[in-house]
Amino acid sequence: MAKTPCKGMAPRVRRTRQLLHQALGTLLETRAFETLSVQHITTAATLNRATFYDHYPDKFALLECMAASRFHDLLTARGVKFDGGCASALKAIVLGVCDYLAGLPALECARQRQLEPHLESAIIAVVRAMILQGLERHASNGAASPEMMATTVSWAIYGGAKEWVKTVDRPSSEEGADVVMTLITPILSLSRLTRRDTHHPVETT
Amino acid sequence: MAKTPCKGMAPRVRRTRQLLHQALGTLLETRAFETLSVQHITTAATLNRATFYDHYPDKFALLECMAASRFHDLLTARGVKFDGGCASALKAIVLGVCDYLAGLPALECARQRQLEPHLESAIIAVVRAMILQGLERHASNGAASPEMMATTVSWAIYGGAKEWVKTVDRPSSEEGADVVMTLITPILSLSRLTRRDTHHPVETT
DNA sequence: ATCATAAAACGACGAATGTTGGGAATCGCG
DNA sequence: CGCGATTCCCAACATTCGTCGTTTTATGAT
Repeated sequence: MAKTPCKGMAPRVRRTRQLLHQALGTLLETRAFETLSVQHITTAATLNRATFYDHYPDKFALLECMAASRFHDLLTARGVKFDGGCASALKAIVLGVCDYLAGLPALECARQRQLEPHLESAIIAVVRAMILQGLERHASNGAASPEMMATTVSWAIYGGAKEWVKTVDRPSSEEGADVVMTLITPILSLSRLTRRDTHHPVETT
Repeated sequence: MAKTPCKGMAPRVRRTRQLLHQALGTLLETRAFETLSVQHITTAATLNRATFYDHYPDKFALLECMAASRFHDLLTARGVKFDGGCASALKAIVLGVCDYLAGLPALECARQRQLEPHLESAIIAVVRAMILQGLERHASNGAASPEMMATTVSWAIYGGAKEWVKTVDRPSSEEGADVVMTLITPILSLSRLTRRDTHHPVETT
């Protein structure tokens, strides 16, 4: 979890982990995750195999960190923040999950058995953190704690997005995100999240 | 998914897979999943190692099948069916997820890194199937398809239950299930699931 | 009871795993 | 500049993995 190539980290370590992230990312474009060995990843990253285990316990951990990092970058690149309207930020998050999942290579392939389960927890953690951050500015008057609401909503979002991507002849990601929004909004309305809906006209980019 | 020791299957293979399930179950009581090798499982099951690969591609698949099977058995043992009131059946499902997760050995241990991600998909699949079955008796008048609703709700349920189990000084599973219920019920109310709420006084034991 | 068939056992294989220890390169800081 | 600490490389180790071909056993229909 704290293995992300964060800013407050020795530049050498960050370089190495970025190399690993990039190598895994490019390798996943052509080969299935299950067929990738640590040796493949490290040679593609021009690193020694033992160095890998200095940073990650196994290739699954690297996958989770890379997914979380890239998804987080995707959201921040879109300027997703809770400074503006909450509903719009939530919509952006849902849309981000949909687009991220849709951008994965061959998610429905049978050889990606081990890919999905590890992606899930990573992405959900990112979503949960952002929703929890957004919930802090609202009084938790509901029967559930903010953590409980954030967790439940983030899991619901991921599940909905996943259902959308595996839908044949799926509509656009905007429409899919809209459907998911109508499903999860009732949950958050228990905490008056939709209050002052589109108050600030702050447009990201 | 279809690897469950189902009834319509040769008794010999069912026996073998039950042996594997039982062996893994007992081994998980003392050791962490990551430290278990296929050799450990097969010797505990008094089977040859190669036989394992005749039934499951890897130990993760066995774990998923075992979790799904046991969780399904837990629900059916409690008589969870949609013949009675839908709300009560849903409550029983949520309660089942909470109790199942609470019954897992040392879920919060750091060495169980690989355990959770594979449990999730298995249990969620079971929950989703039951909810989808329950949704068939209602008109899908909402903006979302029954599959979309079932998926979203099942993921939300698992997330909520997981949040409950990792809560320190957590309340009883009934109270935790109640909280989760209040969160997910608004979703399903879009499809009038709560109609005829507690109509039949069917009590499961 | 017989026999064809399905399934489990067995041994062996190349490859990958996760870990270890030591040495070399690089960085941060005085 | 130089020194300590961190990080990476390297080789090697025992273990496990996933697969294969073959042999042996058990099942169930005739």
